Amino acid sequence: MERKRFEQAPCSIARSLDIIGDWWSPLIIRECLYGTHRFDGIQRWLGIGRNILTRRLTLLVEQGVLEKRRYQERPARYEYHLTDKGYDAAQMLVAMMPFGESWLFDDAEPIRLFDRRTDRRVRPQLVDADTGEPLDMRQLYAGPGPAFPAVDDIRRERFTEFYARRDGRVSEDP
Amino acid sequence: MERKRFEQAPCSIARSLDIIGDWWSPLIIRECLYGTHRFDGIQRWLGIGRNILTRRLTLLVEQGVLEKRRYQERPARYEYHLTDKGYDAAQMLVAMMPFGESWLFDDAEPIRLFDRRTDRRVRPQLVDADTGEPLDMRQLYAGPGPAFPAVDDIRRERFTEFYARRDGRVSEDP
DNA sequence: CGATTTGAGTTTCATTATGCAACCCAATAT
DNA sequence: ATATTGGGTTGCATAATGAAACTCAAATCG
Repeated sequence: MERKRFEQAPCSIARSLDIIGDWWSPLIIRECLYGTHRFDGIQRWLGIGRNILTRRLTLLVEQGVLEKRRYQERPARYEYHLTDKGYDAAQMLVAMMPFGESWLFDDAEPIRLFDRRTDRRVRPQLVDADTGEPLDMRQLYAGPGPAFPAVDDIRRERFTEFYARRDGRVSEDP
Repeated sequence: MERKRFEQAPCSIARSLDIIGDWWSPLIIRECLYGTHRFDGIQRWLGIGRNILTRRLTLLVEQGVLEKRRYQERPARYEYHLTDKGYDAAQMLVAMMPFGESWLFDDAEPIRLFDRRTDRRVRPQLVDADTGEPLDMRQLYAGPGPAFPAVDDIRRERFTEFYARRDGRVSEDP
């Protein structure tokens, strides 16, 4: 069956997964971020099947993450470049780097990021924008925001449940 | 064919995608983060097929992201909880929220995060750990780190190419 | 001048994975 | 006695994936 899409979900994570919720799209975005812009280059670096790459590129262009530029006429040749949206999407990828370095490599990073103009090392970190403190996931809870489905919506039930514990009981697990 | 895995890739992003590189795993992690810990709860909130959920839960437990706890004997009942690794993985999801809010909703967020003890709003943001400045993706470039395949490795070719422009020419695109 | 290479894809085909619905089983609640 | 809850399995049709081969136009090599 067709992959399930989340463009209607009241959740930024779910909707983002419509764009980067597979294993190739993020890597294609990575390639564009790192400087590979052409079909063959991306294909070789990633080892992705050419048919799959075609599909993904088309999708990413449709979603406004990549822009297809003709860099040569006769024969027509193209490059794929990140759009503004694409650069923002790339932030989600960069946010994966600390996790990978902590848990998926033995104590050393495979890639380092640098600043183009200062050449200083850049270390991505997720913080609270207001306090600047690193986020502690155990300390968070979620609540509905302005765009959460209205109370008188069909999803009222889910909405109210939202405040309760979600497994359908009033639990007090840590 | 079987989905391609990246556990050997010299890239934190690629390896992370072995864990969250599909549309369901991140959402399952989200549910555990938000407080749903049981099979049925997760299944209903996500609308995921029960067979798929079984597979994903098994995988996430194998990967050490979730821990399966028996919370009742006779009949045996289980809960899935985030491990330390799981909480770190959740950071990657939270990093998707700013993107979703900026690009996938019309000017209002569906979900807000709060701090458990202060109840103050928390806004995730990706910054440079050293300077505290928000990351500008256009300003970044990547280079090999300590765990990048050695120069005398088979992948030497790729390594040296790394410094050059990646489309196989010396380009000077913006 | 013919042959190969480059860039950007299509096409074909065998395997998997996904989504959906139905089914199972133990114990408890009605 | 029947229904519900919790946690799964099983079976099936359809889609997506990976691998490899094939196009096609222009440029380049020998």
